Amino acid sequence: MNDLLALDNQICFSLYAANRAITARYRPLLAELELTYPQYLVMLVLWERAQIGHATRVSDLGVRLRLDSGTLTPLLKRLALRGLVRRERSADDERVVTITLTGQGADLKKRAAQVPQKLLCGLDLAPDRLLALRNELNEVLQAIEAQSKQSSV
Amino acid sequence: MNDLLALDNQICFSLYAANRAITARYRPLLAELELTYPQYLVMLVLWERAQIGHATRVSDLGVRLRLDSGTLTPLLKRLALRGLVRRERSADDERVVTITLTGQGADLKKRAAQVPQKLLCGLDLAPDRLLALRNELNEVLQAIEAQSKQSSV
DNA sequence: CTCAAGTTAATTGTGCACAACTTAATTTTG
DNA sequence: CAAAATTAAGTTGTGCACAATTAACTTGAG
Repeated sequence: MNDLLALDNQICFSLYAANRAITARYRPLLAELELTYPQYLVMLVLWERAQIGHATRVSDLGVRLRLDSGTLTPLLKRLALRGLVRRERSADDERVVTITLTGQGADLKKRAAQVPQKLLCGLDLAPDRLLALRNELNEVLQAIEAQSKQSSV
Repeated sequence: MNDLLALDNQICFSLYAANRAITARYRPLLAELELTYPQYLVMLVLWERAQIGHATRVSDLGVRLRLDSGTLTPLLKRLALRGLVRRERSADDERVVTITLTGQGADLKKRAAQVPQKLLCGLDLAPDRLLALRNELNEVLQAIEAQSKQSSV
């Protein structure tokens, strides 16, 4: 027996399986908006930033969502094709591409507002436990990112 | 402000980001074994089952890892190509494909045994907190799967 | 026994993730 | 200022995930 191998399996597999299970739960709800889960996350960031009047660059989305341009560029092209966002090269720095919500993209927020309740409804989990879980996950994320930063110095 | 939308973002995004961060942490360790993370999970199941003398079918892996044949078939073909497993159609039921470890596949377990310690080393997180997190995640997974079962009846 | 219903993998197609590389623009520095 | 370094996004290729479909086989009701 190799307890560590088994324990490790459990922790990281739990994260992997829980993540996919939650995402699967989102899928039918987001399908009504014709969004995938990563597209939904991008829209959440854009809706958030539109409130405070920020222009959003591809790299801003990358920092917030921990995704690189290889993932974001094709995703944003699909959102643009659907008329939810505009992709424009910045005038002051031609390397930068700015992402802006279209009217249609901004409007979608109203329908998306229904998603969270629908997701939690029927799920037998107390809100405060989810909050505690979120805090734990964020601390794990921070610990990992701290380690990455350290090893890269 | 839409607190629920923001809160929901945080919880599910935390899961999504933490999962990818952990997987990224595994990547260089598993690269030494020339395994991806999902391939590593499959090997863990096979190593576990080999101990107790079980034949493993594709669908067994699917149940354990919550993955379907669309994911497993090409993954298993790659493992077979590397000589780590054998894929054989069962004689009694020609629909069934049995997965067996080769000698090389079984041997890889020795090297993989180093992975868990290496992953945790340098990570500033107490083992009991990870254990608590694992339990929380498993309960979330159970709650979601219970809901799915219910809605499909 | 027969055929409809169910089971098991495989296939096909879409959309992430991410590594490695490229291109172009900009900044730093000798 | 010009060469070198850096930065931002895009491109290419591999490997998951998963929906939808297909094919092969098994089983069970009539």
